[in-house]
Amino acid sequence: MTGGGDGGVGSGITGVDPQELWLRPAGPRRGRKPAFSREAITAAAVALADAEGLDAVTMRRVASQVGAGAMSLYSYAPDKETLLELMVDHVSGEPPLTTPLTGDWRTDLKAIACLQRALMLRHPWLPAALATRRTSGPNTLAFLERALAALRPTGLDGAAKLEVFAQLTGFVAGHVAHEIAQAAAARSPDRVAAEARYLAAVAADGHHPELAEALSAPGRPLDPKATFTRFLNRLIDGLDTG
Amino acid sequence: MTGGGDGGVGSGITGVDPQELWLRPAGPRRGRKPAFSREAITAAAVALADAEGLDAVTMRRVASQVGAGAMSLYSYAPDKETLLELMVDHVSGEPPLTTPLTGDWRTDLKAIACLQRALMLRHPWLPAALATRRTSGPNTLAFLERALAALRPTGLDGAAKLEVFAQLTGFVAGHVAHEIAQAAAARSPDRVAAEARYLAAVAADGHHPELAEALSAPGRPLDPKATFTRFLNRLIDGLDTG
DNA sequence: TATCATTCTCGTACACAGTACGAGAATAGG
DNA sequence: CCTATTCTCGTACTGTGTACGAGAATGATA
Repeated sequence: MTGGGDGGVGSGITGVDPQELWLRPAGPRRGRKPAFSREAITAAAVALADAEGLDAVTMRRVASQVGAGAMSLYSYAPDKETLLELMVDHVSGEPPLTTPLTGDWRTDLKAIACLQRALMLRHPWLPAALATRRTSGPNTLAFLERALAALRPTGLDGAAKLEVFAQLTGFVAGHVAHEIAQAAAARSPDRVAAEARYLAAVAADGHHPELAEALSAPGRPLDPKATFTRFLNRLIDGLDTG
Repeated sequence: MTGGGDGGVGSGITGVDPQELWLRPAGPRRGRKPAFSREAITAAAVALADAEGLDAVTMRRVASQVGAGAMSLYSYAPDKETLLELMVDHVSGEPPLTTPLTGDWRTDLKAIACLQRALMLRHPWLPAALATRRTSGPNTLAFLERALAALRPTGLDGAAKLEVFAQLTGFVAGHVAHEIAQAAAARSPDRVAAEARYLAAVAADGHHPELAEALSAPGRPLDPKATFTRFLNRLIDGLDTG
């Protein structure tokens, strides 16, 4: 096979198993040396998404950000989907998982949820990225491991613990997505005013009495953090060991 | 203005307010008659998404499905984003909202959640579509109106009721997305086996004892419907009027 | 009826996406 | 040195959303 690059910095591009991506700590040491690194590429993609949103993450832009040609990225990830998975796992490594667990699973679970929320607020594209994708990189798995450890005192069986964690993550993602949307809306008052005007018009037709009343209520600020913890407490306190 | 079509079957394309879309029951009655209808186009897009997923919904494919040229769609919706909103609102009109409320807000809320779940199972693209979008079409608002009515006995104020509904919808979307992903995974056993093999390998390294144990547990089927109602009950019963 | 503004239809075209292909450069083992 | 291997990246193809604008159909007006 002369010319033609289907290799991939030991990325396991050709693997039958998609998970093979996460294995292979270092590929063989022959041939030309890699000019970049999966780490750097992923970091650049994350920075781009942080700054301009997920849609800004295109192969060409990531490549130019890192000083590479667009096609060079394919030596480090088989396709864009994989790059997104790398991004998710990358940021999942940010939160420090060093604090010891308290042993009270509700407390520990809440702490984990707060870590997740902070992470998603720092990377607003995360909820959207998680909605579609299922990632099993090392950092993601470390997070999962931590959650399972926190749930140990519940005595739930494996599948149930996994369910609870998935549910919790989904909840946090949903809430933060909502938070972000509201924050973004607050930065464009025109939209808000237009929406309010429209809803008022709908409510005025008499067919939506409840909506009319809900909108006429005094609009207090409604602190997102407080709302989050309130719902979180309700959700977690509502869980039982049965 | 001769030639050039920035009109739109009374769709309010030029509107400053995005919501203007939902107003305008019928546009002016001058000029050439529309050959299609927003309804038909939306229905075609929904059918396409149902059959082949959200990614299959491209302007060209929707157009050809309905027998139109691609660009004709822009007379009925200003852009693809709007078409997606139309799709969401379209399917939101499916569930019958005629059953009277019981007066017990927990029961009523659970019924609403079940309606939502059924809807999302019938249209598997809905969770993903809802994750990004905020829609305020008539059917969506009817749904919201119903939820607010159900929440009336709680005595919560408007903003709080809206929060609860958003949270509930997010929960259902998250759960159904998970359900769908699992069902899809079950249809491709290769992936599952590969993932299982990979996770087993990770668990075997000794750094993930909890994961190892969770995976070694006996794998029972875990009925999705039952899991859904279980979590739903916990979430709703956990809510209080305070 | 003839005119005309209006409204819709849709072929063409453009910018940009992901990425297949493959030639050339760099490296390590023989 | 040679040669197999690995990475780099220009070119090019397909497919996307959609701007543009010419042409067809329609209702109002004279």
